[in-house]
Amino acid sequence: MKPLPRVFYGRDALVVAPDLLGRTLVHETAEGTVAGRIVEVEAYCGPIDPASHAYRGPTRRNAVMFGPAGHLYVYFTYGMHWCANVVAHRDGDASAVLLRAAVPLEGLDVMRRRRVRARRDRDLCSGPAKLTQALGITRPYDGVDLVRGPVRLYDDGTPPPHTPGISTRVGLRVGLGDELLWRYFVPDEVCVSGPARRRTIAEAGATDAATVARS
DNA sequence: GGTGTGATCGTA
DNA sequence: ACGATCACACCA
Repeated sequence: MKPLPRVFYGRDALVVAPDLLGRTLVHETAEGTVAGRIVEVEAYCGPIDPASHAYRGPTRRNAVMFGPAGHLYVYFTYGMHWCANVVAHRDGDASAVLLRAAVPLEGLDVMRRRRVRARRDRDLCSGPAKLTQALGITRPYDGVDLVRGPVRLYDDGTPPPHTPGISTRVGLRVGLGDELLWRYFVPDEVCVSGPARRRTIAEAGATDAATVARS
C-alpha cells in the first residue's frame, strides 16, 4: 500500500471530501497499529464558509489550515473532545475535510481499550470525536504530515462509492451550514454517525450536490 | 426509533 | 459565552 500522494490533497475540498470515502486511516505507535476505513466526512471551505474555523482568518488554533495541503488539523471542542481534519485546498485557501466516521479495520483491541464506553465495535469510530479517541489522535498530532508522518492515509484498492450519500452538515447553527449539502458518507454503512445513514442525494431531494438547499 | 440534557474548558 | 460531541435517560 502507498500513502495517498500530495497532489490528492491539492484540490477543492468539495472534490477531496467524497474521494476520501473508502480510504484507510492508519496510526502506528508503540501501543500497536490502529486503522479504520473512512465512511463519513464533511467539507469546510474556509474563505466562503462561515461554519469553517478558517472563515475569520488565521489564529493560533487554525494555523495548520493555512499551511500546505495533506496535513492534519486537530482541534479541541466541547471542553473534552478532539476532532481531526484533512487540510485540502488549492491556492492556500484554508479549506479542510472533517473526518467523521470510520469502520474499524485493525487494532480493535487497542481501540476497545481507549473507548471502554463503546458497547459494540461499530461504535468505536462512529463519530468525529469517537474516531480520534479510537485512533489516539490528540493535540500533538495537530499539523502532522499525512503523507510521511505517524498518521497516514492509504488507498488499499477500495474505491469510493459511485454514488455517495449526501446531506447537510451535523451540529452547526450558523446559516450556510444548514443549507449546504457538504456531508458525504457511504450509503447503508452502519458505522456512519447519526440518523441519515441511508439517505442519498436523490432521497434528499437535491439537484445540485454542492449548492442546493432543501426543506 | 426519537428527543432532551449534563459534562467540561480552550478559544475568540 | 459558546461549541464541527458524546453518552445516557427517557418516551415511543
